[in-house]
Amino acid sequence: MRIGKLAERTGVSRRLLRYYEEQGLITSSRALNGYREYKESHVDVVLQIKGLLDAGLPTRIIQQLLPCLDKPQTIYVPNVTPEMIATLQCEQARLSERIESLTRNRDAIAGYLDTVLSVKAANIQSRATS
Amino acid sequence: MRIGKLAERTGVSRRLLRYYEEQGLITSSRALNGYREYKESHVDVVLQIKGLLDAGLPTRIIQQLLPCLDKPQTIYVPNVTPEMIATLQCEQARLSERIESLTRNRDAIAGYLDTVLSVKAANIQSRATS
DNA sequence: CTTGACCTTCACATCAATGTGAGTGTTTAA
DNA sequence: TTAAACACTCACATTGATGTGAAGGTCAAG
Repeated sequence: MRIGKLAERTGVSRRLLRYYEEQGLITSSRALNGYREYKESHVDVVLQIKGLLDAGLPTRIIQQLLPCLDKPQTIYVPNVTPEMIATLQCEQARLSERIESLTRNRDAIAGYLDTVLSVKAANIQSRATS
Repeated sequence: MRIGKLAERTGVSRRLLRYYEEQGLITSSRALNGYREYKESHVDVVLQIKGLLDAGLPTRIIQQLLPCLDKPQTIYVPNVTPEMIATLQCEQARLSERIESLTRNRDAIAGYLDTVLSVKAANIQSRATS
């Protein structure tokens, strides 16, 4: 699969795909003509990256993270340094904070919408009965 | 309260506080000497902004959002345009998506950490008994 | 063989969130 | 009264994630 296809399959622009590669997030083999060649599995990886980026993780963290999130859950657990573990735990905590914050805010919005909409409904009601 | 104090209380740099003001996220009154003056309530507002920014919302959205998230929940519900409601509903949905994505990723990390740590524990165990 | 749709690299642009520093005025406290 | 701490504005710098476009190679189809 070439870059255009991968872009289409993942919704990530060609530009970004090259950028991810430049940042060491993905790799590609090259055809004779120099074109990048991707395997089916890259689709999932890119989607994963997209998700993590969307989650607010910077590329350099994702880069460390990716080898650890492989499907086959390689139990070999190769070179996990204590620093890596610490990084992950830290990142996990930050994610949790972020989630809480987001949830609070979403609920606040929901509450506001509820109020607004019910008041609106009441107004319509009162107009109808007046 | 002047800007330094507010910065200290919120953990947001003076620079950023001025930036938030420039972006229309907060307001300040000016003392005779031109110094910005903040009220106690600004602390909460700034923390709220910080949370939203941290959650990944851009300033221009936060700007629309803030007047709706006021504590006193003004039931008067002043100028709520249908567009505003639509914006909020949209933003609410986006927040939910983001929360889901974040949660998935946090859980993935948690799972990985679990694996790694348990393997590590097992290693230690086996070393001890060998 | 040409045209259009791909691909390549390189480089400059942008946007948001920040930092940093210069140059200057103000308040505070020794 | 002077020094330190704080405030102001303005402006340039940076970082990360992106967009955009130029200049050129490749390939398939008409």
